[in-house]
Amino acid sequence: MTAAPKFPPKTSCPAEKTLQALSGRWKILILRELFDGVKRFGELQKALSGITQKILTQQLRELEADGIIDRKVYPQIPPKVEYSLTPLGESLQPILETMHDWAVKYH
Amino acid sequence: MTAAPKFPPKTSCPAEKTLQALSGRWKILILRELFDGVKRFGELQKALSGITQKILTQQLRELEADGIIDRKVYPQIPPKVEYSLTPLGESLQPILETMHDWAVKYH
DNA sequence: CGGTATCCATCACGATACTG
DNA sequence: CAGTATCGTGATGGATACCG
Repeated sequence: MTAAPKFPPKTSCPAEKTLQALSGRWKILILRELFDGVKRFGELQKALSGITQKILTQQLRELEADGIIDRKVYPQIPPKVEYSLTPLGESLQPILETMHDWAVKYH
Repeated sequence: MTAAPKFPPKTSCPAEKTLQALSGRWKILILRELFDGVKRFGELQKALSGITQKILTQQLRELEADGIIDRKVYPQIPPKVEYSLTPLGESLQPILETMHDWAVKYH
């Protein structure tokens, strides 16, 4: 489990919650893929060249736990799993755009 | 050396630059203090109850390297150092507000 | 196909002590 | 006052192998 809180200073700051939700080596890239539409696990792995199954699973699970993405399993052989943004996840788009613009503006 | 870049996937995404600039256990809290106005090192340390000198220095140096804050040294005894936001740093305020609102909206 | 289970490397963060 | 120098630790990411 290692269920230790990840970002627990004494001062609780809401903005940090958002930062934490996006913090992860691949999360923004994953979200960028999903802004494009529903994607299967394999599609994501192919798009995110270099990511391993373990890490992709891990990052997806965290996004799911934060209510940002949705995981739909089709119980069939071979398995099929689709990932999509929740409304909450879609509401991140303007934030990511702003962050994008900020980074671009001065580089 | 181990001078490996910290966040360098194959896919370069500007939004990640912004995320990286804000990533750090105390950075958002430091920025919140500085939105309030110019602060001395000791004032920041007092406000950020629990932070050590080493970590505060470290986080401040990173923010400075990213062009977000300004460090002004008064060459006197005892030393006096003031930290303030650069224009770039101030331009982060709307982003942090948006992140704040996002976190608050659904919690 | 879409995962787990292990094992391992790295780095951010921190406790503590010392200094110009 | 505002740092630097050491040493240590746990969370995070990754390489690899196996599974329903």
